[in-house]
Amino acid sequence: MSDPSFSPRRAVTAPDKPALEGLEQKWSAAWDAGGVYRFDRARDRAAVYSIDTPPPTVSGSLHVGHVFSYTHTDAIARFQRMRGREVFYPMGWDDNGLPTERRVQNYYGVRCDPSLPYDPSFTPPDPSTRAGQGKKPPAVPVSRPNFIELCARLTQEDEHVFEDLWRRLGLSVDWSLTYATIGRTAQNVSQAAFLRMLARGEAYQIEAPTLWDVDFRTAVAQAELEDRERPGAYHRIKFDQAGTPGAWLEIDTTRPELIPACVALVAHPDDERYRHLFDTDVLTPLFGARVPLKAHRLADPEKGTGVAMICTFGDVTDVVWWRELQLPARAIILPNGTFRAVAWGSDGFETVDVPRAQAAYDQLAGLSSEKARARIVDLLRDSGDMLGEPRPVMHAVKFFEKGDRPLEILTSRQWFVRTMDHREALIARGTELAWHPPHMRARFENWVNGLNGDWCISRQRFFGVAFPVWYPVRDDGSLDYGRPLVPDESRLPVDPSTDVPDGYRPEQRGEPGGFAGDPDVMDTWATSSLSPQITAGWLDDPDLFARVFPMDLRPQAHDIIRTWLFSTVLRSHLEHGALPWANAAISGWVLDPDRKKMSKSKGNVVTPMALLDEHGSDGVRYWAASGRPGVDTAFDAGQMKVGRRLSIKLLNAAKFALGGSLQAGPVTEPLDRAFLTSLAHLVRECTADFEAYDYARALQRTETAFWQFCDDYLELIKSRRYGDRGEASAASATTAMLVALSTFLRLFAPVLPFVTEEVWSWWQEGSIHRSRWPEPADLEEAAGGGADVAPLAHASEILGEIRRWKSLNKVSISTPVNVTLSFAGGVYDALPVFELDLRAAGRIQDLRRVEGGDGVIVELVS
RNA sequence: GGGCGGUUAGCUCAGUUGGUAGAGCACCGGCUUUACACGCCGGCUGUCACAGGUUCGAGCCCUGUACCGCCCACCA
Repeated sequence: MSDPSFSPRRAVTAPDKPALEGLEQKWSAAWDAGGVYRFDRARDRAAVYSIDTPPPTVSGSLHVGHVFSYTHTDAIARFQRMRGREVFYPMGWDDNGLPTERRVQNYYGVRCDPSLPYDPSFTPPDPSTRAGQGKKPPAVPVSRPNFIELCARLTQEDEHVFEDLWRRLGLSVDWSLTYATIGRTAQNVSQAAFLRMLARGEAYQIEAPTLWDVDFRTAVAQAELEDRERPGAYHRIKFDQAGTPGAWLEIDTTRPELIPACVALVAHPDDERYRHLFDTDVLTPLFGARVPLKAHRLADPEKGTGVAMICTFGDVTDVVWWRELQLPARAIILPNGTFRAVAWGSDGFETVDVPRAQAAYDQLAGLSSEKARARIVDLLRDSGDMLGEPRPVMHAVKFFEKGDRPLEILTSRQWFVRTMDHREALIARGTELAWHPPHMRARFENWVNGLNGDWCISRQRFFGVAFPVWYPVRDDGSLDYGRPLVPDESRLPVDPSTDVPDGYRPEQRGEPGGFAGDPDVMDTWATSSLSPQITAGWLDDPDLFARVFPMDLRPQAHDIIRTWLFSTVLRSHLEHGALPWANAAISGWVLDPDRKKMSKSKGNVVTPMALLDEHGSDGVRYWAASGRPGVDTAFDAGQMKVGRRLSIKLLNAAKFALGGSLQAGPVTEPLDRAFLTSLAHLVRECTADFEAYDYARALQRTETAFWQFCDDYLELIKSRRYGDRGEASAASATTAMLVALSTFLRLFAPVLPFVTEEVWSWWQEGSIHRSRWPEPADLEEAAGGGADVAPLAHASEILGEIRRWKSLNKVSISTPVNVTLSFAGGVYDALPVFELDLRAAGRIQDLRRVEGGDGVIVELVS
């Protein structure tokens, strides 16, 4: 026989009362000790299957959705490993960026104050004494290096918790291949890739209007935006026409507080109401600033009065108008979201009544947008410049996805990566990539086509990868941004706030003729977009890189196609001129019973560890693997119970198959041959399913077939197997049963790693997870050549009729009966093949047949 | 407003060249059957969202509509 695992490789050790309890601990320890999932880097690229594992955010908590999607990836990994591929399956931790900063602030009760010096003896407040005190004490200010130390400390603790869960769930990752997005390798790769983009002109720095979060005080990218419905109000405002007393224009605005930042009004070029006034001036209310009425196609005559106010900057359309109409800027909002102090009349803008403007503005200075709005409404009401009362409206407002207040648009100096130039090429990359399921590609294309600017990658934060750049300080103390000083790649990673550029001395920091470090850090996606390069040893391990890159699989959820998937494709395209992986497997979300996404805020999150305790890892994995690729799936504890029962069934069926005499012999009985032939078909189909990334379909097929194996086939051969019809026919049954057990175990192994390993260990050497995936040819060979599978179906059908009769007549299944068959020819032709097995399984005393008709007549033995 | 997905049994979902509607769960009834009562056998359950069209034949193909979900855009 070609497949050695068809027969016992060791003394059989099935326990009397097999159980699932404790299998997770037992086998995860054994796998670790045996290095079952250790990557063998001696294998060449064609033999390797490499996975670009998503690094979960360690500052959050793992939830059911993680368990769901990581199980899918693990099932694929295990399948590929059994197919003979050497699986490169690392695990990463996303500990970089804002979520970690926020968690550290809350956990330790600190806030980062970059102006403070490092305190080597600093110890953070004990979190346990902070909990449950009711009122929170004020946050303790700490230096940036101290703050980063705390980030590193807390994320390490979090990572251990995560790793424990993953091991318990049975992920077959190689735990020697972990990475962290703030780790040294990630910093090295991020900085080197940045310097190379800079050298190629793909990264550039510019002072320009940027989306800005006033709480985090940082720039954010388009990909990090989300809309939220917020109450607002339209305010109808009068703008007097300069030089035409008593004439005015009216505008509607939801942001009247930006009137002091108004630099023009705008209407559509074809709007007959305003055509004659284009390029004449109006005066802003309260402030009397002289601003022009301009024409622009983006002004919508249908909206409001048809005239809009252009401010610095109310929304992204303001930016377009400002740029295309070449208007001046009049920035009034500070990075912290408050109105800055402005000396009217001294800023180059013409104002008719400076003292009045100053008096009005002084009431706004220092306020937030929200408070300034309330205040200016009072002023406008008093001055008569607001017509009627504000009209409330619900409208979508742009927020940073992690932020609490609406975004502002501020002018600041930021680093960008060119994306707009590469849109067509990226769309083409998208078509090269094999998407599972295929329709997810549309989301990628949608996003690329909707991009409206280059990718802003700099953040004014602390816990992230620094830009490896310094700037010369001019004699007047200003920075020469046009001539950045960059380190040699061999120096990376560098921290420009402590390291010194080549050719300078530390004491020249900040001095005229000296240098200053770039204070910003990279956006977290600027690092995680390099996850394939980070794990594959791009810079420091070319041998490994050649064996695993480009990778085979990127698994991820659909909500981060616009961020992680997009940016990874972009970086690989720019750096390697190739896709970073061949396949993208996109998982869906886990929905709660109300069909909403599971989320913490809704209080419907079940902790994963509790689920694993209750249902067993295999039970939970079964539920996860029954969710089809890319399909949002309802959380269903019932499915986990089903998975648990299936696992128990496997234990018991194996105990039966391995119990009693294991006197093997050639498979000669036609029913046995038919069953093994049907198994060959099953294996063929499951293999194709897994190769198409459809673990769910493979599982479903295997489960159905396994159930038929237990309930029909085993029942049919039971008596023969006990030796009732002699040794040779018993040996045929025994062999077929062992072949089937070996096959089912391996088909289930990717989804149910613990119970299959347990059963495997009863009679096989080595781990099932390093065993060979079953081959249809081996099964056909074991069957003595492909056999007709029809007799199996006939026998099951007739047995079912007998069971139905016994059930309806409420007699025991072991009650002896007489049976009369009336079938067409085909069944009778096959009857000799299974008659004896059928008689035994149905407890048939007298079996008659009549011609014609279609059915089974059952009678009690009189 | 644009795009994508969905709508099948009380619930969760299969249904892949168009050929008599399926599974599990739940519910009800029965059965100690030398693997398993953490089991087994059986029963009940459907205008396949709606309206047209193509076809001998449509859950499946085409057109349109409704509703649900997601992504994006708009945000005066």
